[in-house]
Amino acid sequence: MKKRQVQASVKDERLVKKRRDQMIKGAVTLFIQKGFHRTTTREIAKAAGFSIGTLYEYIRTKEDVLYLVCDSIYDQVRERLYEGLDTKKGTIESLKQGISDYFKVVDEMQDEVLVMYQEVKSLSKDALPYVLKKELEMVAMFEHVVTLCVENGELELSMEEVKMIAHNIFVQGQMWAFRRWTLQKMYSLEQYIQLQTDLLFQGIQGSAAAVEFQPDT
Amino acid sequence: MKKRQVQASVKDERLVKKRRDQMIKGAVTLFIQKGFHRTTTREIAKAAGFSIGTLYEYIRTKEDVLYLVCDSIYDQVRERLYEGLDTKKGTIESLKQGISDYFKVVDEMQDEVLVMYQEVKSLSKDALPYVLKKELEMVAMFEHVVTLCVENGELELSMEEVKMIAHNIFVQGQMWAFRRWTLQKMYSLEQYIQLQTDLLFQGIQGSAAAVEFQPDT
Amino acid sequence: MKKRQVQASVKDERLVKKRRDQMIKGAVTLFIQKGFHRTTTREIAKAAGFSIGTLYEYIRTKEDVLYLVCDSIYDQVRERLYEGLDTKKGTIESLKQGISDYFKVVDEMQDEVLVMYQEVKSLSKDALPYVLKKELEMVAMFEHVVTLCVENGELELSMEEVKMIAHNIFVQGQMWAFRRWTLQKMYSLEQYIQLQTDLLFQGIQGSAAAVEFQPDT
Amino acid sequence: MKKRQVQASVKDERLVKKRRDQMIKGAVTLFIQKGFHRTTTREIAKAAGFSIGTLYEYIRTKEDVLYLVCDSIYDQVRERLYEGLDTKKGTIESLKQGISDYFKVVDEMQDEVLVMYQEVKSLSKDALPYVLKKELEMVAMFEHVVTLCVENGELELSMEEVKMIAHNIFVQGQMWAFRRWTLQKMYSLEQYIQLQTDLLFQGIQGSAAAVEFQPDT
DNA sequence: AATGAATGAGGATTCATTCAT
DNA sequence: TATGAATGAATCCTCATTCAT
Repeated sequence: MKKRQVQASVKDERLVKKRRDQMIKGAVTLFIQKGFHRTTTREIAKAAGFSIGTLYEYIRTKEDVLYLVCDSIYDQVRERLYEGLDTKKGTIESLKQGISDYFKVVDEMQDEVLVMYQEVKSLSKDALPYVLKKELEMVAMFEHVVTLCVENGELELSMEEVKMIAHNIFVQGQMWAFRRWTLQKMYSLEQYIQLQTDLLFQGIQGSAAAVEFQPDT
Repeated sequence: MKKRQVQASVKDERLVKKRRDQMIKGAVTLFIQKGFHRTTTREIAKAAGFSIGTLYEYIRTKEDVLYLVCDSIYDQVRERLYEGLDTKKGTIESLKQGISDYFKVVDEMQDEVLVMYQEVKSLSKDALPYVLKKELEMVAMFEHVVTLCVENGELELSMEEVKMIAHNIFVQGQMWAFRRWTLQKMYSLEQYIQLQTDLLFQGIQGSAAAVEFQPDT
Repeated sequence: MKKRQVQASVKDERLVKKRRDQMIKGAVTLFIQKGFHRTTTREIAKAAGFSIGTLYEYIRTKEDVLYLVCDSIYDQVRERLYEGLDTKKGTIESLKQGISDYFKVVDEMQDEVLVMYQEVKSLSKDALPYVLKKELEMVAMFEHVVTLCVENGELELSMEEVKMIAHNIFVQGQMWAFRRWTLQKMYSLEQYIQLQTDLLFQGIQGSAAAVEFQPDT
Repeated sequence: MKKRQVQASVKDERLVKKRRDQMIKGAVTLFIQKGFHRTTTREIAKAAGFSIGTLYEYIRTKEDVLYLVCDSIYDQVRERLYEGLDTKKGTIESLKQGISDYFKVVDEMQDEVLVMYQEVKSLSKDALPYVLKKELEMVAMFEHVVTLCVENGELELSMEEVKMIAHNIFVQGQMWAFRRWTLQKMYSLEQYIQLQTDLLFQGIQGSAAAVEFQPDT
């Protein structure tokens, strides 16, 4: 599936890219503040630094802006995720590192993640698949890292389990953003990473309690 | 914190309750289909079976409807959660049962959960706390059950861990609804319950394989 | 073919009729002054004496107004035409009378005829047939009167000729309106009626010259 | 009255002529399809084969395009009319020939005639007279031919009658275009010419029936 | 209590025209 | 001369809310 094309009247590709970046930047700020529906196209144009007429030289409909914004945020998150994720090693340690990095990215991009998270549903049936595809790609990155660990014999997991784990990691990252109203009151980012990682690896029964039992070995 | 009062012009409390129930029922259906913003008050009135004028006898603003809807859904979920959750026993078994029941409730009320999930953010700063409060109450229910297990010596967990676990369980339930576009393609509800429960209790390293290997160490 | 229904949100049929009459009246005046395209919906609402919101309670789109206007004008012309046209007699005299009456109606409703004449083409492919149908009905009225004359032996004409004549009469009526910028400078209405009637009955060769040949009279 | 000047920024007269011809050609096609108001200047520029910027080097306003188009169409029709019309002979035969030729021109240029017919009214008060002048010139051509017949003693008509006849001929030509939705369903062009010519010359009473009666006189 | 007609602020989008390159 | 990006006034239409009946 290729990138969904948002039609622009302006031909100069470089300009289109530039203007759309302005646009996205302005729009994200607004969407964070008031959400997609409560943001007007005029506000977007203004925030982007050009007139309403110009805005419409680079998009067809307001929804295009939303698509562009979501698309862009996903790209950013994914890119940063990709940098951090060492997809070669296949060791427990590198997996832990990957999770930690991902959570940190989410933390830094909280606002963006939140927007994307809350507004994707406003995308038309037409645009949605393109965005969901990207989400799955990110999940697949975790899947890959975990799979490597399995292949290396560091973990023993079925394919179903691997997939489930990848989804869980992904959602727990987002969770840090969309439940920040409560989680970030209780935990620091480091604590959150530590706790989630421990729980993920040890499970409820394998945590502290299990440790205590281990002296016997 | 008491229930937020939505003002009605009509005095007869019984009637208010009745009309609001009609209203909520109609609105949920509409919100599921088109979301809050794309649903008009006229549509809500029609779906509820009365006129737009009458609608406004029972609410002050459109947002009131959203609040009422979210509130109602939370109440339903919570109530059903409460029925299932045996908050006395404090055994691993009853915790597993509780999780399973919760996931099943979410499965049955998928649409509602989704609406609530996606539209809460449209609530005003004014109404939001009341709804989030309810969410925390539900989390607290899991917290309580887990705590009992700890107190009974079935599990050994810190308070931070308990809280984290409760949030994880809660979110993993919702996840079944809001990620249904991918999860429900891969797993049946039973599988999902099984997998998540196993992972929760054993963690990645504690799953079947790891257990087998541990004797050797 | 039944009347094309223009949807109204308001149920009360009497009110719909009343408001639409106001609307049409205002719109005709505006269309006469500036044409359909240069008239805004707000102006129409204002001219009708109510708000833009109310306007849209009685129509779906701006084009509906145009349809309503054209429809109404046709109805008026047709009705007045029908009153005047003695469709029973079937004598040359009554035909002449009919033409004269028709031309007088056009003269009185010049502005309306002009509007209809110039704006029908702006109707959508959807609405156009309904309006053209009415035009044909009017032509058919003349056709009928002429046919009667033929049946009475007052005239001897083929069906093709009858149809052609009916169309000619109809267009010559309209012509008085749409070519008024020149015709009405040269002729009074009475002259116009006299000239057209004479030409119609006698033809070029049968006019003045023919008189000379009629020594018998 | 001289040709109304449409201002151009470009000086080179030859270029102006060339570009305007491109422009008119493109615009006519568009006006035929969607009418003047629904055609955008961008579309016109595109259809003409140059940019919007260039378009405005050769006109001042969108209305100028309409004027240019109407003017051009009139010129074409008039020119072709002029070729056909033998303005010297002054015989019934040459008049009939002229009418027939004119009707054929209209038939061939239907779309153009229609555009001109329907859109002239959109011209500003400023430009209108220039176009109407051309129309009168065409009418005058018929007037002239008929007058010659009168002078030659082939016809006996008053000046009023001559003018009326000229207008009738002119309108009956246009009629073939603007009432084509019905006329062209009923008649072939040849039939139409035949019928109209006969009616014009003989009148209702002078057709077949009258002929029969004439022996008696 | 119920109704639904009326309101008008507000929002998305278009398009003629300009002007710097 | 030619280009096409930028502009923003103008326009159609929607919809939450009110209020007289």
